[in-house]
Amino acid sequence: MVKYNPLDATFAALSDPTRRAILECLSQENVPAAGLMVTSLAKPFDMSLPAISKHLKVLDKAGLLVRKRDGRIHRCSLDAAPMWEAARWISEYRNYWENQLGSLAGFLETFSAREEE
Amino acid sequence: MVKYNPLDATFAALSDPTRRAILECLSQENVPAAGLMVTSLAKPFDMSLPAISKHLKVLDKAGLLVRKRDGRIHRCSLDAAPMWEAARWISEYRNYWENQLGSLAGFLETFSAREEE
DNA sequence: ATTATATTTAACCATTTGGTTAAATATACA
DNA sequence: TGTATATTTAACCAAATGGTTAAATATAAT
Repeated sequence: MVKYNPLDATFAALSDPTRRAILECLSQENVPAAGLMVTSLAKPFDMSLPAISKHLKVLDKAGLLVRKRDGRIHRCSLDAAPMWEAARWISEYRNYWENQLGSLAGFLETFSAREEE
Repeated sequence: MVKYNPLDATFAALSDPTRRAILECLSQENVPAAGLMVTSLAKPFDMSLPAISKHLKVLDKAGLLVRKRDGRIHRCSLDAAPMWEAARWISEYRNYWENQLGSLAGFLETFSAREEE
């Protein structure tokens, strides 16, 4: 009865540690435009290639992953836009953080810390 | 192989629309300290009480729900602290939002909009 | 003591999830 | 053309998820 919401897919995608690790790999790519091929992405994980392939599909469906096919190589890169929507949803609860002293301050600090990098 | 991470439970808890709706109900309580009893919480949902009970357990395990038992009534209230951790994890990807023009600005706006309320 | 209310637990079921191995597909290379 | 590489799909499996109804538990009220 509750209509489909893209947040479902975003939060679900982020709930798995392997997928979060994949996102971290993608974010640490020094040439973000290029993207990582699937095999390289899979290397750090003690898991079969098809397993990683499935995880990538989940990230893809959540809109967190962009594939740019280049011959037989699939170059994967990050699109963090859905995370932004997730963070915006969470931000509605800011009032409840305020009660926990220092949390909000810390949060804003996190968000402005790299402003001048 | 990947060690347990509380973010797993937080993101998983947030991935279900019913649970997000429950959190919204909790957040809209005018007397947050009092908390909502389970039956009242369940009323808006086209779902059995045990189903809601299970959802509450998921939220509880994720640390998003605080129960204060008062006789046979369980008063539920929100603890948004784990959301804060989730948002902090997401914040690490801020650099990837910047590419999408306006997103970061909008985000910071969201977070400072109610500063003067 | 009985009955009603609030909530959870138990048992069950269908679907999804996260993994596997084996096979298929598509491209590159010799 | 044949072979190696990159990746997905298929088929399978165990465990988790999200729901149900029926029963159990705990408290309150009469």
